[in-house]
Amino acid sequence: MGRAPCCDKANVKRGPWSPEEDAKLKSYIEHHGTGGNWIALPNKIGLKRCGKSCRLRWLNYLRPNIKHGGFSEEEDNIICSLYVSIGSRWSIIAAQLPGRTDNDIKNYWNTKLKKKLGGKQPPNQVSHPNILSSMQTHHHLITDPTSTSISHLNLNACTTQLPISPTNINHHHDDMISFQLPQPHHSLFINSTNLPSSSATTENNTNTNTSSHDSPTIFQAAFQSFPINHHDFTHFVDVKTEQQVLEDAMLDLAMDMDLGIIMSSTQTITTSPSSHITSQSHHPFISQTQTIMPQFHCAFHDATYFGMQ
DNA sequence: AACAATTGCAACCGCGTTTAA
DNA sequence: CTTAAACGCGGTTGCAATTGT
Repeated sequence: MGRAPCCDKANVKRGPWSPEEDAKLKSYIEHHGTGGNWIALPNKIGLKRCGKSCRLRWLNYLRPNIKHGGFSEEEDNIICSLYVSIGSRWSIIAAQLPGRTDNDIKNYWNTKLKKKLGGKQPPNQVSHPNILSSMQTHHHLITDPTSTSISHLNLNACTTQLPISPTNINHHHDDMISFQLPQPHHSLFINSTNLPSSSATTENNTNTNTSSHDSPTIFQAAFQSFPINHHDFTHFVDVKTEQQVLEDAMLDLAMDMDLGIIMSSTQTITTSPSSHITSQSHHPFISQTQTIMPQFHCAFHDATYFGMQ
């Protein structure tokens, strides 16, 4: 037995809205509000429309400050980065773009951005719907309970300091060191675009000419080095703000899952051996400034949990 | 010019979640 | 606590406009 229909389909108008219908709906809501009941709204106004249809029309077209078309490059970047991070959570993505609706962004993605990105897939659909709640649960992130917006995440609990001692540091080159992480399943910030092209083994590689340190654009830097043979890549430590930590953790997680790269029990980190750990950090989508800190923070997540469950 | 294919987007559908009785 | 109604979201569809042959 299915759910009861929200309205009498035989007695409601469907299809495109007329200017008169728009005017009625807009005028009524501006003067009286929705009354918290969309289903009852059409009757009050005298519209032969389904309540859900009224809601959609208002949210997507009639409410104030709605923007249509003309997506900026910055908006492209935000959409792409969030899509790679959290998948098709259009309402969350729309919440980051004032004036944009989830429907608009969804259409824009499906018709424009997806093609430009060459068909890159979002995170594992099995896992990603719970990514935010999982991160909150397992890393004690505190969120504003009234908001699902990523920007409200409290990042303070998302960082930890790695105990680096002389015993687990290995010197490889004059300018490079590596060391082992002490705990299993801690994955790191892995920015594929940090990888020198010579160390990133690529398959079906058709475009590796662009320097990874160029100012990244979504179409130039993103996934440029993918797919990577995971036996042959080196993790570069990023030193970054806590805000960046979360953004990158989410993006890197998405990429790990997309690529099937699951963190093993130990990780090698390579960075430059100065008194301050510094590393160039180019996110696939988000350009970020260089940060230098006397000690670095490392956000971690349980890759096994996210990737395998 | 005619037709087919493709594109872009508004609107609908169905289902999971939330709310209120 | 239970359950039905309503909400909100993401996926899909339908169709007009545009482009290609």
